[in-house]
Amino acid sequence: MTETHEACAPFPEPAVGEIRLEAVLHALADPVRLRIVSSLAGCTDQVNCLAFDVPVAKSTLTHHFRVLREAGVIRQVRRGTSKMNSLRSEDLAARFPGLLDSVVAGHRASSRYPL
Amino acid sequence: MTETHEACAPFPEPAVGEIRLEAVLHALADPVRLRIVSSLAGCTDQVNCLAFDVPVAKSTLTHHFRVLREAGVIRQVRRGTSKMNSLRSEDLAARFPGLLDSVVAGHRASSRYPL
DNA sequence: TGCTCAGTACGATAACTCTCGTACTACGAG
DNA sequence: CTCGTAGTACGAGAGTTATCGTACTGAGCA
Repeated sequence: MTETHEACAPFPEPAVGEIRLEAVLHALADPVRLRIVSSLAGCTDQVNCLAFDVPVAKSTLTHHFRVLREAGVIRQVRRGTSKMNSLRSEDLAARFPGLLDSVVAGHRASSRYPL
Repeated sequence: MTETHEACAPFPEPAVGEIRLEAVLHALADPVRLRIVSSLAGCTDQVNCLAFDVPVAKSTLTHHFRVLREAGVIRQVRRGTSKMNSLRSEDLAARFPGLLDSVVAGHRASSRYPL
């Protein structure tokens, strides 16, 4: 199953025009979610939910992913038993140009990862 | 630094290097504060606290201004019986380039003021 | 001295959020 | 069919936040 075939299940998310600035800012104003977003911004591939090394329980992770999805920051798609996550970079850039980039850059800079 | 001699009364605020991204995002993720910041971004002059037409009580306003100041988003200076507020645009731009601009632009766009 | 205006301090309350553990569903592998 | 893996649902507890009203301080003015 190496083919694309991804959009098999749509998940509740706001349309591009429905993305609210406050919701996005609130979604990003949490250390766990900021880390997730920063990780997602790194790779162009989709990543499943448990692949992030954040020190929280599974159910907490579910909560954070829902917040991100409902704010319009990420998109979630079923793939087998997993749920693949990807940033809605283009949608965000269309609605709030430069916002995501500056946040991700700021996070990387202030968490001074060697990478 | 030739200059402005404004600091007649210093108010507790983080140094440029101490401004935390999450605190800034959290400060901006509130409708009242977003409106204040957007208003401040419009004028280059300093504005006193009660000059904003936000539908909240005086004490609530004090709370919001403290959140903004402690996050490093605004600076407050005494002037007579008033307290003048100004955006720390340069400090924010130095630490998180583009962030404030995109947030303000996004807020203006989405609050579709007939302006 | 006394009055007024700008803002603070202090509860108090209601709402929201982050976190967890446990129980549950859904899918795929064997 | 059975089992393991990925994720959800559902409380529940602890902490934070937004909001208010009332009482207070402090600067300027008459």
